Amino acid sequence: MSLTHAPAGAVRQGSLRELNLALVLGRIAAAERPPSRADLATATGLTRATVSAVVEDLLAGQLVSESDPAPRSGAGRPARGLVLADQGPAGLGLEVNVDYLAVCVVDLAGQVRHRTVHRADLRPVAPADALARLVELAEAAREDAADQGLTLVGAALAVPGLVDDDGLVRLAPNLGWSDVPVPALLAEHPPLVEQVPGVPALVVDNEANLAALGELHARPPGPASFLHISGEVGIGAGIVLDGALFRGVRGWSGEIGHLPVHPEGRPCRCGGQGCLEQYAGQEAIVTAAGLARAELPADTATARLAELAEAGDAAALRALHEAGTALGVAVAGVVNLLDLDTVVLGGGYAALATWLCPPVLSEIDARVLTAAWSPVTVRPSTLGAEAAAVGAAGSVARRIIAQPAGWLARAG
Amino acid sequence: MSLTHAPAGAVRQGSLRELNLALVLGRIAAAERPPSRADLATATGLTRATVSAVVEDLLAGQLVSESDPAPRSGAGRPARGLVLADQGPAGLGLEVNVDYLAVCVVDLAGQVRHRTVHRADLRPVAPADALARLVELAEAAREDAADQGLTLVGAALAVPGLVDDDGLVRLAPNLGWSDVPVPALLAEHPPLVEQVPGVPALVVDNEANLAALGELHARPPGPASFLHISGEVGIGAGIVLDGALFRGVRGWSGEIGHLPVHPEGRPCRCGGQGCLEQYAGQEAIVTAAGLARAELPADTATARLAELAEAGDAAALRALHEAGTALGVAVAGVVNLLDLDTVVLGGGYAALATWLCPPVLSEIDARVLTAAWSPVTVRPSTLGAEAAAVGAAGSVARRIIAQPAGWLARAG
DNA sequence: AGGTATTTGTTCAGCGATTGAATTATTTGC
DNA sequence: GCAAATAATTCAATCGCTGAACAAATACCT
Repeated sequence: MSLTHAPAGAVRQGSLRELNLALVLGRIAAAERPPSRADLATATGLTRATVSAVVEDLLAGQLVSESDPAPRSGAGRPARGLVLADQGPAGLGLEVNVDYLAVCVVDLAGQVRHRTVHRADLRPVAPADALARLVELAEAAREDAADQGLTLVGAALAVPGLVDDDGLVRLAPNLGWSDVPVPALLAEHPPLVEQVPGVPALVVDNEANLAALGELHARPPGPASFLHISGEVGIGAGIVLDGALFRGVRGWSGEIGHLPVHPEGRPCRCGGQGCLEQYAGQEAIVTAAGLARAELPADTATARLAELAEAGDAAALRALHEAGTALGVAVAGVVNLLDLDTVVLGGGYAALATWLCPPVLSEIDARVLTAAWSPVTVRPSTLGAEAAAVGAAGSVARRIIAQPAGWLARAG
Repeated sequence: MSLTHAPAGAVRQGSLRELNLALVLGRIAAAERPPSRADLATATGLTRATVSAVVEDLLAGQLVSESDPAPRSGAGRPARGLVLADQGPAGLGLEVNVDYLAVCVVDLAGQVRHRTVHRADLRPVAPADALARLVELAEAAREDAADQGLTLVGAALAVPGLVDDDGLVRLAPNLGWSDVPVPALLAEHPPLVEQVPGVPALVVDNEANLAALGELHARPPGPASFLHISGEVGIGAGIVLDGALFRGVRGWSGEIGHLPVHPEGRPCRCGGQGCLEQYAGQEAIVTAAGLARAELPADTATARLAELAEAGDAAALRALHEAGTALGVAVAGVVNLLDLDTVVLGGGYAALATWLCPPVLSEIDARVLTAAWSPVTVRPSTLGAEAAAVGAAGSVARRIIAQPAGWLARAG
């Protein structure tokens, strides 16, 4: 049915230009090869005259640049290709996790132009101090970005927990945070990014959501609807529907970790019973594999597990199979409910996908009615570690692409 | 984050008017009281001049009409109120179900202007014959509508099964249909509705989806995101997110009936084990209550069950409690995943809501992490029987409101 | 009763953005 | 070297929104 979503407010004369700027820029961003103005005209349905005018604005605003003429056969004046600018606006991505801080800068084209990871156990650190360290890293990142001709126009912070609309971190259990007013704490420091109309200076969101956004914007472009599962200590899911992240009424969607897989099974800290997390969470897998559920940093534990599985260790293989089966039960339910055709295993699951995918797939085949007509793909995430930070920065860059008018108004 | 959804294609000069027509008409439809042109101007951000011009088009096209001046205190020229026209375009809703055919007509304001229900066991009837009977009823409905000054501009057909994008009914198990090409079968008959640009002549969809749409557009307006569960022989869910029905990648979302609630429990016809349908489906409840799972028509069975429960019959109460608990387990998972705050019990569940809601709520409280901060409402559907047919007709009418330009181009 | 303030709705010149056709620019192929 | 072809720009015409002035209709005040 897909009704055309009209812009929320009034459509004035100027909105016309705003919408067409976004339309053309979006096409340039989505294109496989640098398109010419003529390509854009046929693709968008606008006239070449209009496209030229729009492109002129985009060039003046450092959002796109002309590339070497794309090779073409046949007669005629050669086209000038248009690509997203490698100078101009860029997004700042921040991440606070249990055992590291991460900062990165992503440009319009989705390229990671700066990346810092600071490993440390953040659990004993007070939220304000953790954020202060992050700000230091971010300031260095901003200078690096400036040297590359990039201007930071917005920041997004990934946190492993539940976040309110206004940036209040309600609860990040594994980090030991509760009711941390991140925007207020960051307001103590000088602003990290330049203010641009239409782009929030800071967005705080769940790491699973931002990692899913990173997957959405990864090249080559994947499907527009998928389920992205981050298997860390908790299990979070980012739900991407029709190219947009679905956040739920309060922004707390994706709590797949507490889907019941054995309703009369092990009690869970959430108060329920038999939650997925008790069977496919990192601790559960590690314990089942016979590893000490010890002080190992999370990524070391999964690496160790992968090594053992690679070597054919029976306990590790059994643990992974059981976790995969539990995950499959939950995922099958989600697929039945949402009719998705792609499931991406991210976070700690990415490295274990070799062993997790088969049982997940077999549960899907057994439980999903429509699997016979429409096969479901299960694959590991293409992004590596710190996917959430990259996704966070990318979400800022995408916002400029979706609403270039704000940046242009600023840049003149 | 909610990026402004830009229209898919090019934004031309005329699109401006199209968008503003939709904007103004949408406001009139959403308003509690008939708004004046001045109200609309302040609400939309357009100037009064523009609103006047837009309203003139809407009046000429029989989409709105002027009502008696709304009473207002204070000085000033009295406003003329604007309401959705009770003559003009209307939607045709069709439904084929196991034991009845239903046809109805809904106008722009959402009023049901015609309603026919033809009770009959449709299982032994060939699809083509069932559709032929439906067409007869629809033709009578069209004449009735015409007498009331209504023009049918599109039809939507609700079917209890999986439907492809192109209207092919893949499987409707309880009806005994499989691979029924509905559009092709209906093409044999003279067209039921007038062709209007932008409005498909016929949409075929799952009954649970269309019932959810009916709930979405019911007055007074409810929340923009909710889960609507139709408990019939199978259990279907319609997922409404941000005011739009979510259909999934293939249009087969909402298969909540096969969410696992006891993964090692009773085998299900879907091939899985312990599916919700085995514990909260109509047959399961009726059997558990000790009623003959006999040839009772479905609505008689639920009515009987409600009677018994009302009278305090222990077996009935126990059956309903168990069904409600199973439903609650599944719903809690969905709420965790999608962060919804409203669950509507429709179809056969509506009449049993008194007994189903408490166990559903208690499972939600036990299993949903965020329930403490954000209470979840569980309530029966406001629409009665044949909700799917009403929702189907309403979805056509809503389409005119969302895209009035097509109708206006036709009507001159 | 009459005048004034107030609010509604319309009219009209001005303007921004798109359109479509004509024009210029640049290359390939004969 | 010339014609054909494709790319991009220029420019008058047009469409629809804006803002201000104006007309209409009522309540409130004296």
